[in-house]
Amino acid sequence: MNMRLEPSSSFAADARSYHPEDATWAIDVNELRKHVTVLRHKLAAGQSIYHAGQSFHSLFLVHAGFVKLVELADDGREQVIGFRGRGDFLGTESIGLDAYACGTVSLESGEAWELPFPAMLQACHQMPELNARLAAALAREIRTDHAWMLTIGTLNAEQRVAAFLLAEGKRCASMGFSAKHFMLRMRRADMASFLALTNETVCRVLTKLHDMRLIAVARREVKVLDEGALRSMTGQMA
Amino acid sequence: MNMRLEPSSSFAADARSYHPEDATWAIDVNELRKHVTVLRHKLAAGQSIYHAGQSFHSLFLVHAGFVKLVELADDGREQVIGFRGRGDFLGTESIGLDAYACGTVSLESGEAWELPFPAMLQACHQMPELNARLAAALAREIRTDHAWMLTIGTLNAEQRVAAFLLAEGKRCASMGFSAKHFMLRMRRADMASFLALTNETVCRVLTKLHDMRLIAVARREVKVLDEGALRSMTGQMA
DNA sequence: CGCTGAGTTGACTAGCGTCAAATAAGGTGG
DNA sequence: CCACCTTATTTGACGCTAGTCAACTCAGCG
Repeated sequence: MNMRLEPSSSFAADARSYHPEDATWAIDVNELRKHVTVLRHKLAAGQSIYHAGQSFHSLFLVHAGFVKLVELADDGREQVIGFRGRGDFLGTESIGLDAYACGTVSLESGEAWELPFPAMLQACHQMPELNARLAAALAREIRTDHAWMLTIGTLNAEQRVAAFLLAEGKRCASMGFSAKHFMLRMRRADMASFLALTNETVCRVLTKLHDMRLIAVARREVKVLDEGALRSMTGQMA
Repeated sequence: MNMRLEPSSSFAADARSYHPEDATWAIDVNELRKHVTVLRHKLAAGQSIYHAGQSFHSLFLVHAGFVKLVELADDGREQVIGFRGRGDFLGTESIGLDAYACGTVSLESGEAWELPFPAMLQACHQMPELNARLAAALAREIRTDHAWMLTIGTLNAEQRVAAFLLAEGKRCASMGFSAKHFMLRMRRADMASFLALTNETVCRVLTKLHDMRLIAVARREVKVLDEGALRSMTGQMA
């Protein structure tokens, strides 16, 4: 199948470079660079950053773009287990293994920074902070997984989709964009898999929320018209 | 219904002490003791080790007993997100927070060892191994969560219950007991919540698997009669 | 301009949830 | 030790949500 991505050439400073005070980033990359060689990789839509089964050497930090994580079973069943955007780690689930445990698919063009893991561990000894930051990043992943388990285990289709739209809005807001007007970057089928629903059900629910005037949706463009109503559907506090 | 099994008497878990070579344990506690003060806590059935919202200071290591983790929402919805037994960590999901993010309920009498987290971080600098071990333990948690998301997102009620029984059997086996004859330590309702089903559905499925002669179940006692059939139901390889 | 994959919608239905009731087990106080 | 109460488990009847199957539209693209 397809291969590792090519390292990108330019290492020039980027207008949107990392700032330590940026809360969305798990770790201080500039600091980390003093100890770890960071490789940059361009991502094309549809490309995978790593495959399940491929040997594990590195974590990745999404610098731009959007990626889905896919868990797959021996018998071919597959399940979208999450989405990752700018500032998120990839590969954390595979720490301690010889091979990556899940697959990744880039949903748009982007860029990922490769952080060789043995070097990361070394750096943990030099940077007292990094150690705690890494653990905290893993813990945060566990918590978001748990939150979605709660959502899927206790809410119906309509409520799940509402929760998902709010979460996507929040993600946009955390990157400085509007929480109420954004583009979905995944297919309906990916949303559906993630929410343990079907493609058709997600479609129907979106149409219903549209008809109820809670959102305006066309293809992948979403406007949140009544955030309060969406929130109250999902049991979230204002 | 037709005859169920009679509850058998001897199922007491003998408390064996920790051995570093025991793969089920995430970390080497004896080694850790040189750097961290480990407090022992007895657990009674129904007791909580920590509550959601309580301030976070420590991880816990389950030394004996069985614990359920419960995620709860503002509006009262709750979801069992996992079970932990001998050798498993508790509290890992709350690393990086000021307060524990979920609740814990002991399902039988047991013992938990408290590991103050700031001291753990300190110890990471003394023990090169611990650092990697801790990260690996968190990563393992992420992977098992993902595996259950796959199960819940792609399998029906019957298949989920089958997968759960196999997983419980495996847990027993990893502690040196039989994988084919064990006691469930949680209520039907807890299983149901974890599997995103209802109490009633779990009951009916267990009865059906019993009638199909794949298992023999009476109350909380389970005998696996046809492990191959259970596995093939869930798409797992032999 | 046809091909492909994504998205939408309808018709049908089955699997699972809901409600209700009965039984069994376990725990407590007298 | 027993009576009583609470909680867990089981089973049935019924209904609805969401899955399945299928058809169609639309957008992008070579």
